[in-house]
Amino acid sequence: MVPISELPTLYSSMAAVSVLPHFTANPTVSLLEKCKSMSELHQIHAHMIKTGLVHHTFAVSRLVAFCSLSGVCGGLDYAASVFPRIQQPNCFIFFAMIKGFADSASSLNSILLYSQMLSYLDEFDGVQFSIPSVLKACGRSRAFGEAQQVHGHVLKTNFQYDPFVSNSVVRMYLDLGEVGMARRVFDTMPCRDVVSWNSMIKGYVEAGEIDLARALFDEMPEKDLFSWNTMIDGYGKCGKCEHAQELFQMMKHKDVVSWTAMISGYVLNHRPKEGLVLFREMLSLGIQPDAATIVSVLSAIADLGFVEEGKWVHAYLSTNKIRLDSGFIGSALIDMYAKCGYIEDAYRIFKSISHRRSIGDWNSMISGLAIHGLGEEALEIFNDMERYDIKPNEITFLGVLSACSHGGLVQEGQYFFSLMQESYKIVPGIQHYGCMVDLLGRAGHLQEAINVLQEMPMEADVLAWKAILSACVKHGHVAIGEHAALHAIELAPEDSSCYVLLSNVYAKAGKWDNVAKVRSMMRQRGVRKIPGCSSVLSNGVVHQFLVGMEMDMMYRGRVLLKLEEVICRLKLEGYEPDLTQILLDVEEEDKENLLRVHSEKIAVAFGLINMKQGAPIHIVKNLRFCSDCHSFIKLVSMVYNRKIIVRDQNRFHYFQNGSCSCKDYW
DNA sequence: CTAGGGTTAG
Repeated sequence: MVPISELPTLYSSMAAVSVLPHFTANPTVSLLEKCKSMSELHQIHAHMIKTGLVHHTFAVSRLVAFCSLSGVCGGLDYAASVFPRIQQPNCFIFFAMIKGFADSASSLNSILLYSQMLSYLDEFDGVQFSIPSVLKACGRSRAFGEAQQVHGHVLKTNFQYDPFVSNSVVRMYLDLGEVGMARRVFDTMPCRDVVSWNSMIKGYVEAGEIDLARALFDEMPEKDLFSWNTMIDGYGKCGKCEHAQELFQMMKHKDVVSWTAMISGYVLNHRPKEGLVLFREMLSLGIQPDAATIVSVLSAIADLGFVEEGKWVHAYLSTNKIRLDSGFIGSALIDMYAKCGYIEDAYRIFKSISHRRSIGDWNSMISGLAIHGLGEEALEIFNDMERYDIKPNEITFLGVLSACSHGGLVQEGQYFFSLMQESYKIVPGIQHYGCMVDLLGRAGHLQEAINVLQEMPMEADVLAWKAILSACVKHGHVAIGEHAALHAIELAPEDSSCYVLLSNVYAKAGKWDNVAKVRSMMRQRGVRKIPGCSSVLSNGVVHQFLVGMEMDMMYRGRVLLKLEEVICRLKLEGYEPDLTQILLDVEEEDKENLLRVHSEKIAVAFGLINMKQGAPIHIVKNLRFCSDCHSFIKLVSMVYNRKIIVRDQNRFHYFQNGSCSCKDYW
C-alpha cells in the first residue's frame, strides 16, 4: 500500500490522467460499493493512486463518501486526511465530509467545512444537499448563533423552498429546544409537507407538550393547499416545475409515521392508555401499522401489563408477516411478555430468534429476568452473551446490575460493575452508580452505598438519594434517611414519594410527631400523594381499583364484603394489620375510611370472587408495595390456596403457599 | 447522495 505521505508527489506525476472517462472508473467504483472494512479500502485506495483514478472526481467522491458515511471505524479520519489533497472538490465531496462530521462527535467541523465550501464553490447549485447536515450539526452541538446564520443563509439563497432544507430548519430548532422558533418556521414555511408536520408533532412530544402535539395531529390536512400555492409560486419563480410536481406527490394526509409519532408520544409521556386508544382508531380506519408503530404499541402494553392486547399484537405480527428480527420488534415483544408477568413466553421468543439476535433482544431478556427476581438466570444469559462473543453495552449492564440488586447478589454486582469498566471499557453513567447505590443499600451496606454516591464523578440525582432513602426505610436508619430525604426533596420538591419514604422512616422508628410534620409539610407545599391503583385482568377485561374511586355501590359492596371476610379469616391465622402503614396516607381526613383499604387488597378480593379456583390472579400496581399488603397477600396465597402475581413499581412478586418469590427482599 | 416515527434502564 502506498503511504498517504507520498500522495502529493503521485498527484503531480499523474496530473495528466485527471480526465479519465467514466467507464474506466466503474469497476473500481463498484468495488468501493462492496467494500466492508478499512483494510479493503486501503487496497482500493492504493489501486486508485497507482492508476491515477484518485484524480477522477467521481471516483474520489465515492472513496470519500465510503470513508465518511459508512460508519466504519476510523473512516472519517481517513476521509479527512484524503480530502485536503483533492484538487478540485465538488459539492458531493464536500457533502460527504459535511455529513460525516455532522454525525460524528466533532460536529462543529461540519459547520466550518460548510462555510469553506461556500467560499470555495463558484455557484450554489448542489449546496442544498449539505444544508440538512449542517443544520443537524448546529442542533447537535447547540450552536445557536451558527444555527441562525445558516438559517439566514437559507432564506437569502431561497433554499427555503427545498423541503429537505426547510424541514431540517424545523428539526434544528427543535434540537435546540426552541419549540417556539420551530413552530414559527413551520407556520410560515412555503413547502410544508407531511414530514414537517411529523417533525413538529415529535417536537411537542419531546417538549412534554403532548396535548399540543395532539392538536397538531388532529389538524393534519388532506392536502395543505396554502403550502401548495406558495410552493408553486416559489418554484415557479425559479423555473423548477418538476420540483413542484414531486412535492405534490409527497403532500399526503397523516401517514403511518404521524400515527406512530403520536402513539409513541403518549407512551413517552406516560399516557399509554391513550396511545392504545389511538392505535385502535388507526386500525379501525384501515391504516396499516408498521414495525415502528408496533414497537411503541408493545411498549404501551408493557407499561399497562395488558397481556391480552399483547398476545393480539403478537398474532398480528405473524398474520402481517412482520418478522421478529426486524428492528426492535424482538426486544419489544420480549419486554412486553416479561413486564406482563409471562417470563416463560418472553424466554420462548428469545429462544426462537436465536439465529439473529440483536443486542436489544439480549438486554430485554436480562432486564426481564431481573424484574422477576431471577438474578441467577439473568447472569446465565449474560454468560451466554460472552460465550457467543456478543459485546454487551451500557444498557446490558444496567440489566445485569438490576438483576443482582433484585436477587440480593451483592458480590456479583460489584464484580460486574468492575468487569464493565475493565473488560468492556464502559464508563459508568449515573444510572449505573444508581444501581450500585441501590444494590448496596438494599442489602444493608448503607455506608458503602453512601460511599458510592459520594465518590461518583457526577452530582447524585433524585433516584440515587431515593435509593438510599428506601434502604433507610428497610433497615431503619433515621438520621441517614433524613439526610437523604433532604437532598431528594431539594432535587424534586414535587415528587410525593420522597416525602412518603421519609414518613416511612419515621413511622418505622415510631416517631409519630415527625410523621405528622412530614404530612403537614406536604399539605403546605401542595404535594399530593399519588393514589394507589391496582388493576386485575379477568375474562379479558381490565378492572382498575383506585383508592377512593367511585365504584358502583353494589359492586363495591360485594368486593368489600369479600375483603372483610378475607381479613377475618386471615386474622384467625394470625394476621395483624400493620398500622404503621396507614399513617403514611396523607389524603384528606374524610377519605380516611377508603384509605384504610389499599388498592391491591381490593384487587385480591375481586380476584378471589371473579377468577376460577386454580387460575392465578395477576395484579399490576402503580406504586411500591407496602409491607402490610405484602404480608397480607402472602397469607391469602396460603389460606385460599391461590397463586397471586403482583407487579409493583419495581418488580414482580409471585405469591404461593404463604411465601413470595422476592423472599421479602425488595 | 438531503428531511419525519421505534426497544431494552435503579
